[in-house]
Amino acid sequence: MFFLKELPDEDMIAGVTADLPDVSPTHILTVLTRLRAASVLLRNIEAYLRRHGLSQTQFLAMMMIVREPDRASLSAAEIAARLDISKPVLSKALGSLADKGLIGPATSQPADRRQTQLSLTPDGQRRFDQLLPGYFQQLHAADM
Amino acid sequence: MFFLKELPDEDMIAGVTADLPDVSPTHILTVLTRLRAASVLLRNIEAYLRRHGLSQTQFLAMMMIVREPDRASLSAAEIAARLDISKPVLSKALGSLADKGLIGPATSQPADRRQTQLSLTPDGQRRFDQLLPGYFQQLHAADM
DNA sequence: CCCATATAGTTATTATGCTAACTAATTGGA
DNA sequence: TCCAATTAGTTAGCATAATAACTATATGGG
Repeated sequence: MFFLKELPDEDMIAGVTADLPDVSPTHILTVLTRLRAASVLLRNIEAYLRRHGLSQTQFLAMMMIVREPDRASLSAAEIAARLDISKPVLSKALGSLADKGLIGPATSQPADRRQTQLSLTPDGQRRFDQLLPGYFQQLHAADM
Repeated sequence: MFFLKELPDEDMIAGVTADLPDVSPTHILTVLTRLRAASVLLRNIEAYLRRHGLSQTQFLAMMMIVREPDRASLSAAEIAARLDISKPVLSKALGSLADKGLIGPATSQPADRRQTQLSLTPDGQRRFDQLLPGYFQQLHAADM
């Protein structure tokens, strides 16, 4: 997250980057502005999901299962490949979702006993469906 | 941070937001694209600073002191007002910087004994000056 | 003057991220 | 066939974020 409240002005950037000829202060300021807007949006999304008892990672993990076109379940490794987070973080997030009863093992399991196919429970699907419109509203209302 | 590797396509967004008439799929996709680019950039910046032994918050706290036009020191409360982080997080970040010898109490202290004016040590100023060009390079090279 | 209130900063607790190292199961090449 | 290497997932330990609650100091209205 990018916490800087007041961005530097172009003159300040120009002063600092005077010996970096290929760095354009105007471009830097654009990037900083978007970085700040993205961080504020992410905080809003996290707060929205938190109010409903989920972290963003938990929500996105559910989304990956829901989004899969021709299947109703995914393994942890498949979810990890679609998200960009480390294995232990995903492991904890999935454990949390299972504790809440929002995901569970799918009815049909693969032969490979290292992995478990995971699907949303009816409760999980309901919760996800409830949260999705608000999630898109947050994205829609973002100042970017 | 926003971890989704593959963004949904517009049709998928349109399907989900069909009953949200004011939400434009094109706009949502733009926001998601920028959110993802911002997250990748933030990870790169954090990795860059981490390689040099600082967190982003520690680096930005130093920047706030350096950036102050007419003074060489700030109190923790003044730094907190310029960054957008909670007091305990700032407290720990400043403690870390002091442990590393990069900041220290300023020579002149205010009468109010609750607060301490903090300034960069010569070592801290040198470290900051070394890191700043690379920091702007990261911003410059960002895909946004 | 003095106590209620506000402000500066720290400590305690919780959640989430990371890397490294671990166990268990599978696979593949000599 | 069998053991080395790979893959799935978890555990351990650390850093950083948050909120709530704490101590210490300062301020201001009666």
